[in-house]
Amino acid sequence: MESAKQLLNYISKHVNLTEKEELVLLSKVNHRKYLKGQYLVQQGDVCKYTSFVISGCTKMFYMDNEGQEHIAMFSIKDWWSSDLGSFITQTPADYNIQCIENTEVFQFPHHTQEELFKEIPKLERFFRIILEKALVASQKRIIRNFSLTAKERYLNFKNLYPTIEQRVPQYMIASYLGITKEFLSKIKSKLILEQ
Amino acid sequence: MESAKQLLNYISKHVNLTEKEELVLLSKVNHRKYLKGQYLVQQGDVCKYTSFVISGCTKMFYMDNEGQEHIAMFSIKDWWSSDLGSFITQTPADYNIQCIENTEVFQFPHHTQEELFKEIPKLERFFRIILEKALVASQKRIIRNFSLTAKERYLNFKNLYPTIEQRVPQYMIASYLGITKEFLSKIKSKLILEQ
DNA sequence: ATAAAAAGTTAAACTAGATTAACATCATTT
DNA sequence: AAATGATGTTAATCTAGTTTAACTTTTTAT
Repeated sequence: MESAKQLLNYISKHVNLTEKEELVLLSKVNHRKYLKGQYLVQQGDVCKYTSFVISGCTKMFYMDNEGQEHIAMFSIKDWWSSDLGSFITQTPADYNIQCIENTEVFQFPHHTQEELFKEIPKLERFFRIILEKALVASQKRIIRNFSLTAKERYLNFKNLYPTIEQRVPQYMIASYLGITKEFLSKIKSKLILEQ
Repeated sequence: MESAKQLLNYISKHVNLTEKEELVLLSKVNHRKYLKGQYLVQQGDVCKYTSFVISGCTKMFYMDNEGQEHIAMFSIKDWWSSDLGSFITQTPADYNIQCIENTEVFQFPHHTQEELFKEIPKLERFFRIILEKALVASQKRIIRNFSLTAKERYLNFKNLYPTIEQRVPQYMIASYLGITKEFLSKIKSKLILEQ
């Protein structure tokens, strides 16, 4: 599928745009390709775009004072990728977003957002719905992190995002789960013995 | 301040409603008072309202299979309180929301939400903004839980919500922080020695 | 005012997960 | 094909936080 179609198809699952509106929308977003290793956002920069992923994979991570990477999320096809806090307030980002594969995105620029919502009020609704879903997912993750053990979180992750484990190195999955790569390795070898 | 004024004042910080719109809004929300101990939502019920807290305090918590309470958030004056996942999808709630003080709220019913957005499109924007803020806060909390020790999380909590510690029992704060009350007690006694 | 219940503290023994370090495997470049 | 760097594994030791249990303090109800 052509990438613009993919974006419009995703949006059409939540709101119905006219053809005219679709054209306006496409005129206001940027289509862009990144190579593996490139950054969409760097910690300290202002996040100017919210990116919709067409293909590829990104990781959003926080680098703490000890230089340790903490992965907050992965984004693949039909997901969003941005440091929302920075995007909303246009202040320096807490997170980095880096491509872990060659990645194709559509970017919604902050400076055209108001215009966009004025011209297509339905998009206000669209983003409300997207945000609701993201918030629900985020709150569920907080609870999981508290009430599940590392092993349970790993199994839950595999269940929730079955395609990601195959394409992302284990040490990044460990970081996402909040454990060390050594401990994830231990969990996996125990799981194999158990079967 | 009269409670309706308090709600309108809060909304006016994000969008400007006309007097007419304010009246429509008030005609579509329920004003309600709960006693300490009462539930706004019980795990398994469908969450029919999003509640805006005028006064008092609620806790939202998840009860796990071992019967342990995990507090996801506290809500006080000018905050929201609901199981969003359940509210949005109108499916059984994962969480309980219980008043830990006598609590006064305005409730936005799910079944009038569509009507409300149709009559006052600005509210669509209002809820988008609220959701953005909530999502940012939620994502920051995930990272804090991974990258900070229990002691650091406690200090951060005191800093972020200075009024809550005084009115909420320690064991609930421990639950919010994801630690036992015994360990929080230890952290506090160490902090006193350190000064 | 007193009893009962709820909340908070302390300390000893324990465990999930971290750290360190040495080694093994896989992928990429030359 | 060899060499280099990135990724993954195993095992020993260590630590942040849990569990259990006995005790103290505060709050609530009678």
